[in-house]
Amino acid sequence: MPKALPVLDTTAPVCCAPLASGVMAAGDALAVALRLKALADPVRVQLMSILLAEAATGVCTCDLAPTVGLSEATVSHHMRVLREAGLVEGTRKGTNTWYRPQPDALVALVKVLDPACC
Amino acid sequence: MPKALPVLDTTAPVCCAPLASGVMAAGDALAVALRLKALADPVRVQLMSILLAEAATGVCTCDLAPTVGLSEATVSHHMRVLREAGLVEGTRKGTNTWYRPQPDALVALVKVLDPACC
DNA sequence: GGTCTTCCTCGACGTATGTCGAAGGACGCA
DNA sequence: TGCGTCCTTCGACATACGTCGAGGAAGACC
Repeated sequence: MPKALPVLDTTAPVCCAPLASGVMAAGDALAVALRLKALADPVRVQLMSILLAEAATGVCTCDLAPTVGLSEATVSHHMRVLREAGLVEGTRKGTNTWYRPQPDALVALVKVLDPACC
Repeated sequence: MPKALPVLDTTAPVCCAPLASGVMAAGDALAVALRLKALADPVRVQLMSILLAEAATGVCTCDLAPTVGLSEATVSHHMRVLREAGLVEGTRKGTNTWYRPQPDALVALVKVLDPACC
């Protein structure tokens, strides 16, 4: 980790040649790794699955915190990580914040990783 | 991170219902997150792309270290992480260790993530 | 046997990350 | 205007992670 601090726009879906199509440039590898890092936590994996399951209605923080058994502050932190990775979108409605998944970003990430398809 | 230390067999391809098929159990989420964590580093992403590009011949550590610009000790550490995640396989041949990618593990991971396919 | 190469492991270091409680908005409602 | 709810941000703490140099194993080669 003692490496240059990456200042990248991670909200857009990752976009570069697939992993298996040749040796990846360091910059592209960083972009992919930043998205993966956003998902590389059991809590965030679970949060994503909840959001995908409830994609139609959206979910608010107050529902998420009890479900994963963590404080609201911690859930808020995780949601921010997912939001900054472009994997979810949060909109404030009244006092509540409603989160929705962004499947496009997930699909883009999958496409880069998949050695078989594409 | 101050959470129970997971002692799981991560060498086998991840295997559970896809992310989008419903709320994921904490255990499954942990299994997925452990595999993702193995890939959630720019160096390891690059290493995987190198291995996939040279899958036919295999690559030894002495080639990898200069390519990514890190010490052999560090590369060895990263390869161990990838090996423990089941993403690569290393076999010793004489003084050299030859690494090969395990695309099956990658495909299994992709299948869990992909909200579209499956 | 002695030496060289290749690789892994160990110990140490600085940084990043996950977690919480407490404090600070932003909004709805009376 | 004041109060309550929901959410985020802040500060602090413990742990995990990435990196390296140094020190070994396991073979190849003389």
